[in-house]
Amino acid sequence: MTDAAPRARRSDATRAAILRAARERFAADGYDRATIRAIAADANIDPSMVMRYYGNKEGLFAAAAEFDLRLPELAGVPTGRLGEVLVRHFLDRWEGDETLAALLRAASTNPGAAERMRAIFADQLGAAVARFGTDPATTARRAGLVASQILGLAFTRYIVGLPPMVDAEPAELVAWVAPTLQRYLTGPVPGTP
Amino acid sequence: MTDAAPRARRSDATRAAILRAARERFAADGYDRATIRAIAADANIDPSMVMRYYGNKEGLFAAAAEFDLRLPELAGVPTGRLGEVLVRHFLDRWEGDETLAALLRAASTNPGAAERMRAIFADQLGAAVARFGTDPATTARRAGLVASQILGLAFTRYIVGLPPMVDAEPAELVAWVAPTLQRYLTGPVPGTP
DNA sequence: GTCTATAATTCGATAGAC
DNA sequence: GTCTATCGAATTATAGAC
Repeated sequence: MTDAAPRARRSDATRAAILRAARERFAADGYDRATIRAIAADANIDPSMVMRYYGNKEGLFAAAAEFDLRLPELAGVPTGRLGEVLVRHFLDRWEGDETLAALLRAASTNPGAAERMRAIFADQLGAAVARFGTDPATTARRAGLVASQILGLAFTRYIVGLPPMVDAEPAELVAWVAPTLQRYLTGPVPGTP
Repeated sequence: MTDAAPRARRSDATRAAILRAARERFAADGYDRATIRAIAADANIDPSMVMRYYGNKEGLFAAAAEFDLRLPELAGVPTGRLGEVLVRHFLDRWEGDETLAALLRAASTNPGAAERMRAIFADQLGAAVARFGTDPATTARRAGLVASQILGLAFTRYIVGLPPMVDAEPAELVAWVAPTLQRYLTGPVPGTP
């Protein structure tokens, strides 16, 4: 995608406002309940503009759900602190960008969102785990297990709102969960003596 | 609930068929996309019957999402095998009853479903954890952490369909995840020497 | 108890004026 | 580029005949 003329168009501000409103609505209501009309109202523009810029609702979601986990370079992290670094990073990322919540909510009912979620966690997390040098044969499995605990943490804390998970201080969660990720990443494969 | 005349009504079969179809649809499509019309069609009855029996869509979901985790009595389990017993039980429960998947999908977008999920995991799992004798001050937190890993496992395996989690044999998942639950249940509180 | 008919909304998407 | 007007489809829910 080489934009020949990356000169800022006047419509860029509108596009950005739409995406911001879309992320908010998708995060709060999920894919089905988030309506183009409501998103347009939030962005103070006409609903037809959304269609013009993004084609249809799926196109809008695809644009709004673009996401980079911004995983730190795990190769530079002391091996014993991988779990701690990862939990802390994910907690920050969840609370700082609602795109992840939008993806999580939408993935429950929308196949496209689920596919996006698979891609993000398989590609980005998988690559990060691979890069610090585990046995290639177990990399995918380890990354999947890490994803299961991370997404479960997010689901119970931000989506379902399970009281003990909502009330917990981030530091407490890090302390409890870090050893789990640490073992999934660097622990022995169960059944292998 | 003392039914004075628990004599079987002729409509009971219809009610049961509706609930069965509702659980299937809610599990497959989530709350919003699962329509009363489709549920009625699956159950081979008229959509208006659903309304007659359950009032409205929320009432139908509330009836269909009634759920018992059927947790085993943890007090009778060897302390060291608590994690293993729990993961195995939950995996069986997920695959044997789609009500849990319906709840998980619906909880992402429907507040009533999220409340139901909170109740199930706080009450049933919380009670089970309390009954085998942890420090009452940490019981809720331990139960919440267990829920986070269990729900994350279910979310990645049954909802998002993350390949490494879908491909894994149940026994492998048990072996990997059991130590996590074991530590959440019986491990020391982090930061407490 | 069961079904027909339909009310009342709401949504995604399109056509076209300006 | 932006907005008005509207179409066509789908949904929950109700009223009432049989």
